[in-house]
Amino acid sequence: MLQKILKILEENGIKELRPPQKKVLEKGLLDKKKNFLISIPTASGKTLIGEITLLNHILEDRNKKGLFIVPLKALASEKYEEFKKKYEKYGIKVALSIGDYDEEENLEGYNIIITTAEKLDSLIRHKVKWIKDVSVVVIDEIHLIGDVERGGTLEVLITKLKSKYNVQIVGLSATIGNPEELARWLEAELVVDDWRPVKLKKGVGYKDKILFIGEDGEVVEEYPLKIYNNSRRSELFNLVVDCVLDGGSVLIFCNSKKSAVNESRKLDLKKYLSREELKELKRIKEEILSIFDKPTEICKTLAECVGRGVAFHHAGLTYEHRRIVEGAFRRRIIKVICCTPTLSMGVNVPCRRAIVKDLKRYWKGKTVPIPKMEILQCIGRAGRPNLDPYGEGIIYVNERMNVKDVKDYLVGPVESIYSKLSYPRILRSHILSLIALEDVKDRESLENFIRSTLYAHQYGNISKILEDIEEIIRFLEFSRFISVDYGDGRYRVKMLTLDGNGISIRGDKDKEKYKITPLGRRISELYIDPLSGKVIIGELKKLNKKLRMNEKTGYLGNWDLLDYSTFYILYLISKTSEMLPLPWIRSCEENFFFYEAVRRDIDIDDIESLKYIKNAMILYDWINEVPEDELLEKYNIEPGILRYKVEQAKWLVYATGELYKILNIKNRVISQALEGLKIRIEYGASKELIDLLKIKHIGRTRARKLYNAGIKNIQDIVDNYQKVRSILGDKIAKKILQELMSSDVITE
DNA sequence: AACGCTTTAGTGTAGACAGCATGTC
DNA sequence: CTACACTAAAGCGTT
Repeated sequence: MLQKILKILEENGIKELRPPQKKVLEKGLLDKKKNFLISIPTASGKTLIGEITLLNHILEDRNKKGLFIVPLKALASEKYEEFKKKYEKYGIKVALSIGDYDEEENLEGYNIIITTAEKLDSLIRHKVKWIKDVSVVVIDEIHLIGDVERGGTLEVLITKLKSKYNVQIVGLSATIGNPEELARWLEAELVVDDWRPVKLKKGVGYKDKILFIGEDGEVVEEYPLKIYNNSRRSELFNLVVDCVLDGGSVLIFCNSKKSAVNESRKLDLKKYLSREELKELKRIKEEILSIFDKPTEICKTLAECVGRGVAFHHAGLTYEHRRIVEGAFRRRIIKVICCTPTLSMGVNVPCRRAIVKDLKRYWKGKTVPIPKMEILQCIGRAGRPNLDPYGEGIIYVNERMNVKDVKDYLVGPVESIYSKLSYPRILRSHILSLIALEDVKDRESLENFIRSTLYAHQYGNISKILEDIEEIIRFLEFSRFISVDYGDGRYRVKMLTLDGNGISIRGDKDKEKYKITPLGRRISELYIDPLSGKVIIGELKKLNKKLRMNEKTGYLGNWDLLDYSTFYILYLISKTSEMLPLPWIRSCEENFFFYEAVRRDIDIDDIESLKYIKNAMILYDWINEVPEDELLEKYNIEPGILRYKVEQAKWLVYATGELYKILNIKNRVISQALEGLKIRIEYGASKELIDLLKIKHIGRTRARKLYNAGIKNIQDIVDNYQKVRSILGDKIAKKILQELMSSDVITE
């Protein structure tokens, strides 16, 4: 088998395995019963180890499947393209299954499926049949199990894989402090190695010099920096120019979007660039400006910087922006990117010199030290294979910091990772899912499951988390997402009678049994936080009540009820945890949003409630065709954030619609509002275009063109076909007509 | 009055997974 | 939101 695999690799240009890869094979990677935890640096060939593992299973039995789990959708797409190119010619079928894209409705016939932890979890929740054919799961960046927001999902997923399915698990990890502990939990062979394809020099940067530091923390080289004149006096200017003049490229990691933009504005490399380079930069500049019809502020700023050979990169940029920047940087046209950690985790963007500018970051009301693991990930980006003799990872220090403290970031042990299973939002969702899948039926199976998690493995004592779970169970029960049998053989969807003090009377806790309700099942499948489910349901009922009340008293006055409901639904999805983080309210905006809330009869308790209103208004303007640049300026948000909000809203409106179907609310206005919203959010267009938007080949722009010409629906198109032709052109008009004929919409 | 330095008050804070069913400019 | 960095404006002294 090994020979067969090596031959395939060779045909794909891999002549020799790298030391860590050999090491893993020697330790028995091809033994399908053996789990592995492999902790080696980025870019040292981790992916290939995963590929070898997958090939090992699939080449032997084409009916088997291997999963490759990655943390980002962008990475999934990247790997998908790569694997497809490499392995499809051998008849191995590669599929991509991520949130917004599915290769096929049915993944039955595929061998390698590239997915995210959340998507796989969702697939399991939907009880896909092919799971039984999976014989190997490779988990990239498995150390993310220690991530507060997403680690819990990964942990539950791995626990399920370990206990319920008979698969080989291969975890690929960055350097962590406690690999042994993680390996023990995984029941995996541990392989740790620090081999890198390009040598990495670590150092501390001052104003005028770099101190390179050896593995023992001693200064091994003092590298003086030439002082280049720079009118804007960026502290990092010398550090940057020094590298660029030597044919290198630089990544500067910042702790905020603002500081990334600022740094990139301060740097001007124009006078160090050739005529050809400047010409190419100008072309890219134009490309950036043409993403929107009217460039937004951030586009202009980015374009301006790019003209000087520098770019910034953060979540405020749209994916198009980011791709342009990444591409130009890889092609060595853009010399410097000032970025937030987006780039440290994301796609492959190596550089010569990686500079870390900040060691602290704002988080939940405090400035906290950035974990060493993350700093090392940033620094690890240095060293482009075949381009750089070595990479340089540099922490920049200013007057307030002292070199000694900084050294600890570069040498010595890294933080250990710890289970974040107890993070309530994630836990809530998974407890519900476990009950839905009948993995947890009663107290005993619940405790058994928890005992097999990393949490239990690390903390031993699970009584603390069981207390949290107890609270979650009561919440799920109270929300009627599960029904409980207290030991008398009867499942109840309601808590037992309360005594005078409001404490429920029930039987022996240990005899409790749990069952999912239809509502709970749907929430689990929709993959929303049960708490969000409760909020959505509660608010839908409230809206229904308002509308009913209005029928009697007319207290909503002149409001168009459909429009009122539409806004209310946007408001209600703004209250869910999936919509976090909410936009910031500036003090000058407070009155505006408060007025808006009062006007719409929505209760305001605190500043948090105003954020819901702001979030809802952003979405409301979006669906009412407010031009993007105007909208962004009005609410002081960035294009990337708007896109993200719209994406979230799309999903949540769908979920709201699904929950509405299950609930026993029958309200024509609400149904209509929900139906309309699905389309309006997707296309960002107002309701009069909906009829047109439902037609294939007609989007926001074409619909608006037609509408303004008086063509408002399907019938109009048929009746005025010549006019449609003149507006949209012959080809498109023909397509549309064909579509209408075939889809049987017209009865003529 | 123009300039430059220091103090102070105000402001804003990283990223990105999940449903479902097909084709925007 | 238990901190912090950054910035614009204000304060103050000098030429």
